Amino acid sequence: MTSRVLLVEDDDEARETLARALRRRGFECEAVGDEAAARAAVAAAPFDLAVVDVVLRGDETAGLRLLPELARERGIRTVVITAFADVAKVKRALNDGARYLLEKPFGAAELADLLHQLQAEEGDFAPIVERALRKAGLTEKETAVARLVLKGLTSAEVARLEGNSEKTVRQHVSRVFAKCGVSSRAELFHYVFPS
Amino acid sequence: MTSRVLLVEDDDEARETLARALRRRGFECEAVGDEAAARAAVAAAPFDLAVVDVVLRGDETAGLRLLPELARERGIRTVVITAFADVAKVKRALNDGARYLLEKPFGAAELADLLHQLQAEEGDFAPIVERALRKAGLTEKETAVARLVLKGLTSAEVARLEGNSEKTVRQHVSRVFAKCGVSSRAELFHYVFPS
DNA sequence: ACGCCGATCCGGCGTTTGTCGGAGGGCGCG
DNA sequence: CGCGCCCTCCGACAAACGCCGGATCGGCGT
Repeated sequence: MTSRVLLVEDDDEARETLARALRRRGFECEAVGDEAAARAAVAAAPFDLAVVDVVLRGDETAGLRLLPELARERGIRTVVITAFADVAKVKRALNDGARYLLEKPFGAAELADLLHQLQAEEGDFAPIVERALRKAGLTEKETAVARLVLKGLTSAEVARLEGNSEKTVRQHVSRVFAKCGVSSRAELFHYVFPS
Repeated sequence: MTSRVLLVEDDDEARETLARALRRRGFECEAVGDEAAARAAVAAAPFDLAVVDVVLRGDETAGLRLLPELARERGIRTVVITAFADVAKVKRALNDGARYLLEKPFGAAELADLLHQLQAEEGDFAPIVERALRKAGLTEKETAVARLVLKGLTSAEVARLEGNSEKTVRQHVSRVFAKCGVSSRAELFHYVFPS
């Protein structure tokens, strides 16, 4: 339930203050002060969210260099924090996968709220389902049935909701499988959500 | 297979040129010139990607106003394009869900490559699976089994890969179900990928 | 040492799933 | 009209699933 947050901030006092504030608000927060420690942390354990200061130990772009690894490779939703936001930095943050930019000074409460928001986000996979089903070239009925199957319903439950016979639903599901090139519910899910 | 792209650009010539270029490169591209038309387009049909000019018909932030609707509500990965990038605009684009900022002038090929990249992205749900399994508090063996089940494998296939009996695997799967509060493979998928 | 827990295995039972063949009705198009 | 497509339903069957009781084994704690 509690999300794991990686905090990368070189100022010792600010780092510990923020880390404590986040922990008090229900996050499991690991705090590091430099690029190398951040890499070690993500390699050792999984994280849901990250907060990264752009400038680390005088290096003007150390935080930005972490973005590809955190955001792209590991799919960690990342907030970038900085005192001096110029176009080049913000643009790079955006283009390298950051999800939010927070300018210092900011309150711990502000950051916590933002993280809660990012946490809730990505909790809706409906658009991905719709896209996958559309690309399979299904008929209307097949799409409706597939939608419900992908919600975890059994053929009998779908039949009740759609006002059909269970056998009919099984037929539709079977044809959905054929069009998606799969042969079981599990494979259909994996077709929609590859990994 | 072909992704649907919404192009929002007020300059008629640039819009049609880009639209043609994208279509030639395999995208299904719908091009509109103002905010209202963009809203109508996304309401009428689903899109995978969007390209939005920040400035529309003299309105300095019309494109940015579309971001919450496109990116957040509908989960459309959106590229923002602009001739004059200032900190405020780029920051707002980032904070409202844009995935990339492209500064004019740019080539059609550049945009197409970028869209292809965004298209490929979000094709890996492994991090989401790991997060969901971790939060369920599973044992090592249960996690390993769950991972394979979520890849679409049957109990027998998992048993072969893990060197266990099929019955044993079914036991593990059963306990995974209990810990996740579900009672079927389909429900387990829907537990990991809510919608 | 004893108990507890996790991992491993077995047999079995009822249910669900996925597929096959067959059969009808509606609807649009050449 | 006939043809194709979509939706609908049925019976049947093998496979997979989910769960039950019961069993062994090793580690770990007090």
